[in-house]
Amino acid sequence: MERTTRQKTAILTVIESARRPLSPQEILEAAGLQVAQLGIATVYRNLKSLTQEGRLQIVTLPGESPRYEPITVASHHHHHFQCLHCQRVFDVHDCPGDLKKMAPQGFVVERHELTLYGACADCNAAT
Amino acid sequence: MERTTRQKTAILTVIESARRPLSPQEILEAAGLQVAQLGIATVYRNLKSLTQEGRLQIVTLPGESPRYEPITVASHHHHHFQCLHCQRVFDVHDCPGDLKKMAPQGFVVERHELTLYGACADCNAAT
DNA sequence: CTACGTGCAAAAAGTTTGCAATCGC
DNA sequence: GCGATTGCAAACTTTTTGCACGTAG
Repeated sequence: MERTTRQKTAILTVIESARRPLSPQEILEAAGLQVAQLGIATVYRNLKSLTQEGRLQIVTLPGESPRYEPITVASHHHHHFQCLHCQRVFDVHDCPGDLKKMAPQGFVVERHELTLYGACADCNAAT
Repeated sequence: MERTTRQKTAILTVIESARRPLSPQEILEAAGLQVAQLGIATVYRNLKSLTQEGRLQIVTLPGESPRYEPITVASHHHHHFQCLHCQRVFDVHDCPGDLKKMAPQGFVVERHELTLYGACADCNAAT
């Protein structure tokens, strides 16, 4: 049911070859070089489906519009670590575990997302 | 140079009496009960100035438009819970604690953000 | 062939701005 | 009274949607 189109291929290629998160507008411009007449709506539709498929993740920085970057390790529950120096995002394969009791009375926790911020190994070594 | 207007007072009161971050739209609706004819532009202008004054902080969740919550002297480290049914966001005053050991070798954790997702008390009661 | 995916344009949602009228100090 | 602040509407930006056509499987 999922088709391989020139548009989807170009969009994914652009995102995977960038080594930083891209905005929808940047993706349109870069992928538009390969597929003329590429529409912004197609970019959004593909970003949404690729995100749901777990191939992309949304990077949300305060005061900025969302950016997208590839997820290389998928399938299992994991979290993220963002380096405050190089902005890169790393996977964290550990998990604090049972968080259900953290919620207030009457609340039911179904899932959670955790992002750690700090300095990555590379940036620590550089200082 | 900074004036006290009914609008600014109402907006700040609404945000400070909510125990969860509010969206500009929610603020407009709540403060509009006290100040008829309150315009959304006024809400945005006040949110911007109050944030710059350091009285409010922006809460940014992935895929969501920004929400605002007060910064008070009593402000402390806390997290957020988003209801998957009504989309509202609540404060969670609990914290899993020491997460430093979750990071990979060589990484230094400075801070973390945790978002729980599930059903809030209201939506649980409704089902 | 048969839908899923696309392009275009319009619509919706979110935010900012111009301007005359209003109101705090 | 003076000038900061407001309300309204229009402008802008970002994202979504409707619909007819193109095209992958």
